[in-house]
Amino acid sequence: MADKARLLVICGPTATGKTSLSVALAKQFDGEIVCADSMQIYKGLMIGTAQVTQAEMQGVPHHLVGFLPPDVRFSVADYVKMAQDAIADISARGKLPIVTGGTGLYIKSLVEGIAFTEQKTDFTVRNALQAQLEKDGIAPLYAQLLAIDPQYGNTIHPNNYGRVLRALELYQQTGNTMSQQLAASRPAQRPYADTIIGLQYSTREKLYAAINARVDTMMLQGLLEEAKQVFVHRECYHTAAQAIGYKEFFSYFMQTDSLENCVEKLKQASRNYAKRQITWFARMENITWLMADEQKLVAQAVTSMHKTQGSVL
RNA sequence: GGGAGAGUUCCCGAGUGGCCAAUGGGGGCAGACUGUAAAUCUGUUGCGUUUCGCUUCGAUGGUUCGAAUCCAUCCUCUCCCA
Repeated sequence: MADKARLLVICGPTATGKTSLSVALAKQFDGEIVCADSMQIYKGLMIGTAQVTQAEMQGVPHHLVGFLPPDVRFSVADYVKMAQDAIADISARGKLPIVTGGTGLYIKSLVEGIAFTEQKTDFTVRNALQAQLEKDGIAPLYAQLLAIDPQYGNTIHPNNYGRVLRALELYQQTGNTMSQQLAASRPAQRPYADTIIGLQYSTREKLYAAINARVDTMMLQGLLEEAKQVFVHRECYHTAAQAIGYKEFFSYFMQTDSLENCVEKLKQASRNYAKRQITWFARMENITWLMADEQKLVAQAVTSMHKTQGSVL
């Protein structure tokens, strides 16, 4: 326990001010920030993913932000590995690592120290399964999953073909079932002495209003131009093409919908996304929730930091 | 002024005598989540004392054993001709 590295995590739904709080706390505790956002890691998606700007950084070092070419595929496993390295580096230099972001899967996997398998995705296996899905539908594939791993198969819905395929893919590639992988990947204890702060608004209405306002701001900052670039390259962007803030404009660029409608779709998609984030974080344990719309937010965060980390600071 | 059509649950929209509290989609709310995760998927959505009862399909009245569905009148809206 004594040799566990300190770690501060700031999570919560989009548009709650995670970025500015993280910078304030980094200055307070001599920290450096590690991004935990599946889209902000990409280059060229500055406005739409609300990446930190140089000005917002205020001299605080940031890691894993805008470093990846958008045509590169990325995964949780890649993320956890890179984040662990960044955290180790920051800790070694005596600084406090502050993980900030809204991607629940990434944060959970990092904080709980999930051990992913060594194997990289084998696209011959994945493509074969994909072809089978398109040919025969999901039913035979789901039946196959139930046969090899009924325990896991029963926990997922047959319609969720993404997960059905991945479970089969894992089995074909490694010989292990998803149930076995789930059990094997969970370490005995958490790898870090972590403090997790979650940001939320006091009401859902305020959250949604903040999201809508932020989309309007993004438009003024030139989101449309950025989206145009993504649109042009959409064929070679994989993970990045899924980001909210770009695909919503595709119909505008193809002249099948008005700009106004696309902006509304974007706001809508962002609100729906925020709800999914809330669901995710609500399930994570050990989160100290702070209200984004309250005063003295930084002071509250500092207090909860001292409470959990105590004399270490 | 004349003609045609439309008003359905939060929104769009199906339903054209009983199987209708009313298909479907959106939104809302809730949930799942281990290599696509800003992705993918699920449940729920009139009210209640919930194997049943009550109130709903622009309004009022009528026909009928029975109406969102048929008839009359009225209100509102859209389109066409003037």
